[in-house]
Amino acid sequence: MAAAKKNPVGSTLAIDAPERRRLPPLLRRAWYGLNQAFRRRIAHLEITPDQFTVLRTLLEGDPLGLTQRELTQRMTSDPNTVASLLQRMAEAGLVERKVHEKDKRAHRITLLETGHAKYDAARALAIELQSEILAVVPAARREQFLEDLALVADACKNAAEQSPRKAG
Amino acid sequence: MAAAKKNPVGSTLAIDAPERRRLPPLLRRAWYGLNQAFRRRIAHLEITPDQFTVLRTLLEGDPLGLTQRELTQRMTSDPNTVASLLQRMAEAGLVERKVHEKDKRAHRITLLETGHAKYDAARALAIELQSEILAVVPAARREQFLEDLALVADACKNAAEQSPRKAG
DNA sequence: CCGGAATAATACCTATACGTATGATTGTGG
DNA sequence: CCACAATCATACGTATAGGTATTATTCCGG
Repeated sequence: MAAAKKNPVGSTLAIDAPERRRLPPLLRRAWYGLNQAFRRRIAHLEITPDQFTVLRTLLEGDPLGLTQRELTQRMTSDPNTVASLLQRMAEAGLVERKVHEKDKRAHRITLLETGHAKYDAARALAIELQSEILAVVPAARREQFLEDLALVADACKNAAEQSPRKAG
Repeated sequence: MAAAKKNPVGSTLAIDAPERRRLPPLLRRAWYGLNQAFRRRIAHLEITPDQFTVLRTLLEGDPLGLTQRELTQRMTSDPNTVASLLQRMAEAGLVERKVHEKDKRAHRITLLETGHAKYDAARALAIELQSEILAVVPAARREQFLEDLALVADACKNAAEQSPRKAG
């Protein structure tokens, strides 16, 4: 392996050699870049990318409103994070939290007018940004790329769920 | 567009229709999943994924040590984040911060023994995880996928840099 | 119908991400 | 050589990620 690192030509590079394309650094660059670009472009709406994700997920979910648990799963997020996210969004008048009629432990989260309006405004910017970025992948390969990215995303999620917090 | 949303068959879906594969949610799932899996797998080493990234970047950089600025750029991170990250890592004895000989404003960051050892241990787990995940993409398409992901990552980074914080 | 396991949120804590402001230097044109 | 713009890092504040523990309910087997 050490030899491979010193002699990239004509031998096998280590799977994590800097000369190679490595999944983790690429995902990091892509995600942080995308997030930062979007955050800056919607800053004037006074919502964050994560708050936009909440708004979108709510709109695409049950019209009666999702519970925090459901929201957490659909967003691939964490119960703690979602709780504090929703607290800020409720204070900002974007969403409403009501106790679930059938389960007093749970909350039903519904979208408010302000939230919907901000979503619409941010959505246009999101679409524009996504188009700009996907444009760098030749159209012929674009669908295949997204398909493979979906496979990778699922594999990552599975890996996380199968990596226990303590002993494993 | 609204009509398209209601009639997915035989008409054009909105670019952000839930039925479509959308870049932002996919990147979110992939990045958070990967990060969470890795964080859990290296928890026993008492380092975080971001700290691992610092260690890797230092090792792959100038043996004399990088400045925080250089580290920030190579990690696609932020000066503030890197400063606090390094403060914790210095306290933990993973890296050392010295004032730069030629520029008293800057710091040279170098790797310490403990840091190198933890890197080696974490690297093995990182390689294993990456292999597990990439295995879900058919081998024949794997290189092309990484190639395209690199294009997307660069586009995201560019988009971020070209999206000013205030007026633009 | 009751007691313990499972579940939905929350509280609390540490690590990041990153916007804004500031201090310390360096580099530069005049 | 000096006033000033640019640059490196830090201080401070808010938002998010997520581990652990706790509370309030619900569910389930006996």
